[in-house]
Amino acid sequence: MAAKYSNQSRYAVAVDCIVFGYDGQNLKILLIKRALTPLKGRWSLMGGFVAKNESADQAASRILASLTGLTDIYQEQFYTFTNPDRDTQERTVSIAYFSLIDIKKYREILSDAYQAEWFSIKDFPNLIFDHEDMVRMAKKRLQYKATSHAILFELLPDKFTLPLLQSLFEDVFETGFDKGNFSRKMLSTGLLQKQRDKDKTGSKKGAYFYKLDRKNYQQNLHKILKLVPNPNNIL
Amino acid sequence: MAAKYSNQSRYAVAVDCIVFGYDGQNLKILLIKRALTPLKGRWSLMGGFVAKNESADQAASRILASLTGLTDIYQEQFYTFTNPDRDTQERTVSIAYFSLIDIKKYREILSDAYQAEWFSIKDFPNLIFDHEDMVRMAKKRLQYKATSHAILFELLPDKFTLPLLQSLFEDVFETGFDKGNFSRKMLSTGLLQKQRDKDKTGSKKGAYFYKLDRKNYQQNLHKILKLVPNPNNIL
DNA sequence: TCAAAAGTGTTATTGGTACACCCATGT
DNA sequence: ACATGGGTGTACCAATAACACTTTTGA
Repeated sequence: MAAKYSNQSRYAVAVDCIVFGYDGQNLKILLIKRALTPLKGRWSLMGGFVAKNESADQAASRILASLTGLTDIYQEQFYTFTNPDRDTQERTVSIAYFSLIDIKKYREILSDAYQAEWFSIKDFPNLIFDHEDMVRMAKKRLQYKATSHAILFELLPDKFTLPLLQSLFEDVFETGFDKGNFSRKMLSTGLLQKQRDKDKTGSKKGAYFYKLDRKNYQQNLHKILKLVPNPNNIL
Repeated sequence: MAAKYSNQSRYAVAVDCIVFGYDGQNLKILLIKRALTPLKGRWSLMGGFVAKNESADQAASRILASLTGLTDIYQEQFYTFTNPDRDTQERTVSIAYFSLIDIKKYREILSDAYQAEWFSIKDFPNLIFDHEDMVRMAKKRLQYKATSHAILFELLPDKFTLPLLQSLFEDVFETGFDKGNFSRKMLSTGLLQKQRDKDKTGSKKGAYFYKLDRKNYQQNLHKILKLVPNPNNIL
């Protein structure tokens, strides 16, 4: 390769992942105990450096896979943090991603190496560097995106009920929705396929399971819907 | 400062700016003739490296100011480009911003040093590296954001008419809008202050000037509006 | 039989769209 | 007087929100 740019600084380039999960009760994030100095042992986001031969997207996938064993996960770059002194060790630029995973697909197997743990988004330990800013911003982005795009399904198992979907929305937006309007709205997207069986754990009557119509879903992901009433009141 | 991270690569970190302007006819972008090797003399986006003591936001502002002489410009980080071979000279991560400026505020004075020129977004020369991808993505982001946020005003002079605002929207979204509905929609935002005087250049009757209610505007910038009919048909 | 949760129905209101119409004025 | 673009009025339709109602079934 030819000469390099002269008189320019070069910085470490990392990715950090905010991994969202949902357990049927609370929106959660996955945190690890940092393995690197400085601040070894402190809680932090899962992250790592971008290797020579990969893009940031690839690095984010690799890192997420090494933590959870999962591939093909919804992941989205949302902001790059560049404050000169954000990392106390040396100047590091961090490209932040958020991921949505079905918490039940998460295997404990690999996580032990990282001492990973799920925390409620409303109550998690202090994080290193600017990671708390990252979490705050990721949550805002998730809310913003989810008002108009059908992405929250990524947090649920293959089969889920409408009441479960609604509690997920309510937890993400920290508010309550009318169940009648909610179910009509969701069904009107045409993304849901009603199953024959019911989930009887939540009530005596039982709630029908639904599955995502995956094909339809992929085609409609970019579409702007209106999934949440009065977004300006709650965001 | 303590030790650095060992065994990690470090890359050049740059910002690139997509500068949008509107001249009353066409949505335009500002391009420069590259001053650096490699590819010196080829058309490119305005960009530069992030200096040791500044954030990417600061770098973007500095670079935009050095090109246009303008400060306090609407600017938004929208994506970070990290393909390993995107820069042929050496590995460089580029944090991309888009800016919206009133094209008439732009001074030619400083631009001469950069051989800057305005081009229609629909017809501009080939650009270096992945800069064409950047422009494409910036345009999409601009459209996406402008469907629900009142940011296009940043492209207009202090005083503007509703017909001018409408042509701007029509040019950004490459479609036509009903003038009655458009004007009602815009006025209903409460962001516009009607002036006493008219612009008589466009017609015999003349169209009233409006100004932005700046205070109201700053407060409402984050709000989700619906400024464009049937966004899914046009995006 | 009753409590609790799922699911359906009903209605008033809003807001969007299309399109017709009136207005002002320079030529 | 009339063509041209600016601006207003209106009627229909679809989407929304609020809330009442019915269904199912385990305890």
